[in-house]
Amino acid sequence: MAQVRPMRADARRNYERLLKVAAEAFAEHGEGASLDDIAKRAGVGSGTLYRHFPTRHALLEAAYLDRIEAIAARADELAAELPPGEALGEWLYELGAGMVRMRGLRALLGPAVTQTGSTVATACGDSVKSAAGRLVRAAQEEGTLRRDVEPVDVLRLAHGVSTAAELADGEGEHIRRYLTLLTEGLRP
Amino acid sequence: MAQVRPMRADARRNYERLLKVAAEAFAEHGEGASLDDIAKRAGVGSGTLYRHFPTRHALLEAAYLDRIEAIAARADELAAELPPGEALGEWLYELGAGMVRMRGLRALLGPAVTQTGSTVATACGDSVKSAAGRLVRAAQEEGTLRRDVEPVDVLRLAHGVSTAAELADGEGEHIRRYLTLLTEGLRP
DNA sequence: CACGAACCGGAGCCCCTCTCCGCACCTTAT
DNA sequence: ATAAGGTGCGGAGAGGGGCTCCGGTTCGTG
Repeated sequence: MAQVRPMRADARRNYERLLKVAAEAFAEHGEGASLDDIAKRAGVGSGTLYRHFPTRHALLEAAYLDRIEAIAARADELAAELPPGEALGEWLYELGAGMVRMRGLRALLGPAVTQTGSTVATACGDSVKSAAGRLVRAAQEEGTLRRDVEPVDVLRLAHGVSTAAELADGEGEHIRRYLTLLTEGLRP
Repeated sequence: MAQVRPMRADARRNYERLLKVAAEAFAEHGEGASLDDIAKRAGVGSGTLYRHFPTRHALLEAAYLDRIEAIAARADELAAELPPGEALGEWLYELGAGMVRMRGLRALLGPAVTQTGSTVATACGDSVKSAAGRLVRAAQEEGTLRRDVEPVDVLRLAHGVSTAAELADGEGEHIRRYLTLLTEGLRP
């Protein structure tokens, strides 16, 4: 994976700047942010952008890779601090809030994480999936989560809740509320 | 609202064809379907399309108006046939399945139905909102729905569930399952 | 310092959106 | 039926974004 030969200094510089600018642009304008505009804001030509990142998706993935790994790592932190059920709930909240705050993140994680037989199963999708898997299994052992749900179902529903919360425009408030409704059910 | 003078025959013909073709295109390609392509498939110039429907949103709304009214009417049918709780559940299922089948419908209903202080509160959004309101109130009277949810919350969550189900690519199966999880809650 | 390779960047092509206006067709009155 | 008028048609074209290609520049190395 790592280049056999280290990147040239100017190439590396441009690569880093593109990632930084892209993360901002995708957070602000969502998946559809203008790529030429990202290149311009990073001070490079569009050719440079497309050489480093052949597709829009490649750029999106690279721009959010660190945050996705942080999310996956956060799962283990929470698992160590809280009982399994609460750890899962809190993790889903942080995941959902992140997807509302960084709009491109939801566009990226949606397909990457929730499609089962995906031909383009991305590495970042896998790490989130396995993190979710650990929390889900633990909560099921503990008896605070139904046994008939798979990790992928939980991730899809988190995605849906984050979509619902964004419709309400609200920041964290609605996410928390809708996650509670999902957890407890709509019945009294 | 109705034209004081009836539309010219050719205008009316083009208008109808555009609606028909647009509904197909939006169902297939989602909100972002190519407008020039719709015009071409309807056998008219793009100027004609933009005169009848100044914005993409206007066309989307007009294309699905009849279906939205059918959905609203269906609420009363179900309310007459089933106990309130079941009527709400079945209605949400049909609504969600419709949004998966006709992808443009979700893009239209999302903002129209779920934004509270919307400045562009559309007429079709209102009819769905009031239909949901009747079902929700009835179910709360009956005691099968939490009293701390508003109709708009239920609609947003239905939207989210439909998004979640589409990620699973499945047709009706996943919608039904995820609605059940939402109703009963994730706890055992 | 000089050479070759790696990398840059923007000109250019294609597709989509949306506007504008000369022309064709429909309606209505005679 | 026919002519007058005005309504509606349609496609050319401007504007903008996505993506490619290749001449020129910059970097690393002997």
